[in-house]
Amino acid sequence: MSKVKLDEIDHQILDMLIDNTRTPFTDIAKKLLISAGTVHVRVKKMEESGIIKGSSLTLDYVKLGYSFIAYVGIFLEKTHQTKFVLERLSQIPYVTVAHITTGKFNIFCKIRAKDTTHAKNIIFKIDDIDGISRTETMISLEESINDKKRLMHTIFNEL
Amino acid sequence: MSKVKLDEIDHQILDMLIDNTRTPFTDIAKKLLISAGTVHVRVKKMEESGIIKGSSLTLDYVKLGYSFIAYVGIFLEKTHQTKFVLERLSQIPYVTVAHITTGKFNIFCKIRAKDTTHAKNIIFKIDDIDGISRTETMISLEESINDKKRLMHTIFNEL
DNA sequence: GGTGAAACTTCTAATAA
DNA sequence: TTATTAGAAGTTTCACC
Repeated sequence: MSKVKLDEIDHQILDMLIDNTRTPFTDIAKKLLISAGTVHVRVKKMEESGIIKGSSLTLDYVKLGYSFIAYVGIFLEKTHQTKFVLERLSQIPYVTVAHITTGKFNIFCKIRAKDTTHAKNIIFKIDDIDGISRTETMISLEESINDKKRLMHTIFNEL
Repeated sequence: MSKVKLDEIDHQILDMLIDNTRTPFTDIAKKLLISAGTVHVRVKKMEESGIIKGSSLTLDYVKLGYSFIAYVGIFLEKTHQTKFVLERLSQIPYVTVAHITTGKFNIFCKIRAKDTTHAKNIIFKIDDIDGISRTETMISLEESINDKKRLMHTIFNEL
């Protein structure tokens, strides 16, 4: 769980792979003036140490028919029900993110749905979970920023 | 921007690549009993049509020293300031997501920070943006669910 | 649309430095 | 740790279904 030491080379490798996981190691090697074998070894190490947890495609959800996003704040009857409620939430695939939070809500989650009708069904399903006293929904009218890469590039240039 | 038609083969290709973007096309071909060339052509088409927007690594933020997550609800003085405020937010790399929302807040964003001190600085910077009257912060104590892949697998099995 | 094979590129592991 | 190298593996194109 602790922090892992990465040097400048590692950062630059990640910086290139962040934008395109299929960037050939030979290209990375050329740019960083090291051998492809070294890139390979370093990537493998970062995978083993858990820094690199995996890779994923960025898909266009709208084109897949899922254009609805909402955030749902959850109020629990008792906080000791948190674990149970989270387990139930994780059984709903349309709940893509959930956090235990301080502040207004006890749990805070994000849902992706096809449309308002679909979203309504999902929210009703959430409302039905035992231990939840009330929910508050914020509907996204527009996802204006969604950019983890910007943060990553910032982190990798912090050295 | 409209929906794109994908057949069962496309879905299965995406379903495999979602979990590992470096899954060899030869492996996918073997599993789906088609040729590697076909996989290649189909992936290329999905890239061209915009269904596949890109690929990215999933990194362990905690190991990178960024263990703090908070959601910040923003109240604007006037809604016509939305665009300006979003532009300012997008200049802060620690703001990784922002939505225009209905409900309690006008804008809703997510921040990633190193620690509470760092987060405080970011939130102060947000508070300072012209047009923002007030913000409300929810600190994540634990990110319990973060799983787009589950949704994707559900979508790809809907046919 | 798809295939299969050829040509080309990349990966990977072993060896050596 | 890193570089080199060579064989294995993967990608990509294209003539032909």
